[in-house]
Amino acid sequence: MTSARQIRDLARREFGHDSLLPGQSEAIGALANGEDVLLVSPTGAGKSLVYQVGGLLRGGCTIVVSPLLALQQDQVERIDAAPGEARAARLSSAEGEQERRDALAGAADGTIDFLFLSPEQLANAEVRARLAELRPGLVAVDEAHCVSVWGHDFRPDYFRLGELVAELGAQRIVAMTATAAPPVRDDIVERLGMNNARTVVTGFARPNLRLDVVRVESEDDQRDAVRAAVKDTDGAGIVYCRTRPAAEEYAALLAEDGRRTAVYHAGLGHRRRDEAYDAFMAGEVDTIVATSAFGMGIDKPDIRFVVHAQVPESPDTYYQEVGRAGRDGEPSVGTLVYRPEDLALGRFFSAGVPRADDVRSVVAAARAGDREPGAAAERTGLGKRKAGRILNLVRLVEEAGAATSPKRHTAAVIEVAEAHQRLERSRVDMMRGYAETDRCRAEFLVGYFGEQVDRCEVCDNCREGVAPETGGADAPYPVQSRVEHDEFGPGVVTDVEDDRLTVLFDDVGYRTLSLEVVEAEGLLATPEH
DNA sequence: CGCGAGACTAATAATAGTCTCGCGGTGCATTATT
Repeated sequence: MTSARQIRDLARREFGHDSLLPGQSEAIGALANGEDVLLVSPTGAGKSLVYQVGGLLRGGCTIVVSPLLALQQDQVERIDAAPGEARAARLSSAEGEQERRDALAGAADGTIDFLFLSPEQLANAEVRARLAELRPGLVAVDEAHCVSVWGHDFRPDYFRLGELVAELGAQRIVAMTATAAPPVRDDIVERLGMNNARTVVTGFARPNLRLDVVRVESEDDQRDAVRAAVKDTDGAGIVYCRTRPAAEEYAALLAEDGRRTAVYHAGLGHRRRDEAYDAFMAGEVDTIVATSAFGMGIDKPDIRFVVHAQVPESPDTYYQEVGRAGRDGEPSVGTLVYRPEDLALGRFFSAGVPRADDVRSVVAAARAGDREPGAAAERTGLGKRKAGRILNLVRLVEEAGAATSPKRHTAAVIEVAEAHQRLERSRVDMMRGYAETDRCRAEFLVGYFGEQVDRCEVCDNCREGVAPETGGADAPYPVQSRVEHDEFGPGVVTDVEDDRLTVLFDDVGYRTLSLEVVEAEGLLATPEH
């Protein structure tokens, strides 16, 4: 057993941390004692320390999988700058031939303790073989929600990260993320093949964050509402837009209003993006107008406001983006400017179900041995990306043992794609629920993640006195109570309104049910009944 | 799904209405040119 004291000493000596938060010591202790860990903890709460101390305790080189080259670089620099002896290196396409050789040699001879790379590097069989020889004591997956969110139609190597990691023969896995609702947590654990993972969740409540929703009908009102929301605030902030042109437009508009603004989206090229990021971090720019490209790894503590000019596609994304405000604990505002039509974009972005003909041909290709996107694309005449996505589903179905015949295989792939689309669309519905609820916004949002907080008393609904009291023990289905549905199985109530309630079902995700129908047909049972 | 651009339509002059089409987010790695 590793004692709490050993952990504390190592954290201080190697990384200069004088104290540990409860979640940190629990997670590190679990890793040291041979458990896999899923850590759900806000940015800035020291997730890195968990894999750092945990990795040193487990010994050997720790492999850290991280989605962005910039994040990897950042972590390498921090480890190298820490007071201890630990050293880190990055293995990516940005390193030259010699640097790559040095990094792998260093990892092998013990001079490199932490090696950072992307899932795409891990998809390279040669890299994988070299890493497996290291017998890594720990594999850490940072920003682990990507495992669940990406991979279906974007960065497909995220989809098979579990099998890639398995080939490394690592003794333990730690997955870390700031934001993961229960279905996402389950997905991460399953996709990464984690064993009896201990889940450590800390701090979903953000009491210093005031949540507001401004509902608008026309585009003109929408523009005015965004300008007003920004005008009312001091300090640094982010304005999130769903499209690049919208980001450009709002940046120009807010600049006219006298804000020092910068635009940030993936169409800009790395140089301009870096300039915008640096200016924002240095305080030369106080309002950054961005698409979802801006955010992961942003660790600016004094962001005072996050305005969403357009509603995002899920509460998962919304919580992540709005949560970038007020990391320093000072009062901050999150304003969602809500025009229902904008939800359509969320539905569009949710991955479509592939055509049966295409699935059939990819299934045939896979069964004939073409199991890589390039080969399958060539045989079927489909695009590499489309073929890759279907191949992922083909594998998934095989793992589930449903690939008994080509016909059954094809049908199962389509079923899986449809189920995934249903889940994504249920998230869009939940985002609508957040925007339209009368309940305390914080209560709703935190409830979505399966946690519970008291009414915030500062959001628009609480201020206006429309937020109903949370259903007490006398309510038929109080928030957070466990229920059992005839068709959907067991779940937890996450939201109750006058005429409907929302339940997070263990198997089928979020469902909003009509109270009237539920009562009339006796669909829901509570354990006491 | 919803929006805007541009083509088409109905009509015989210029323009208002209708229709179709394309577009919309995240980044790794790799490769061909400056």
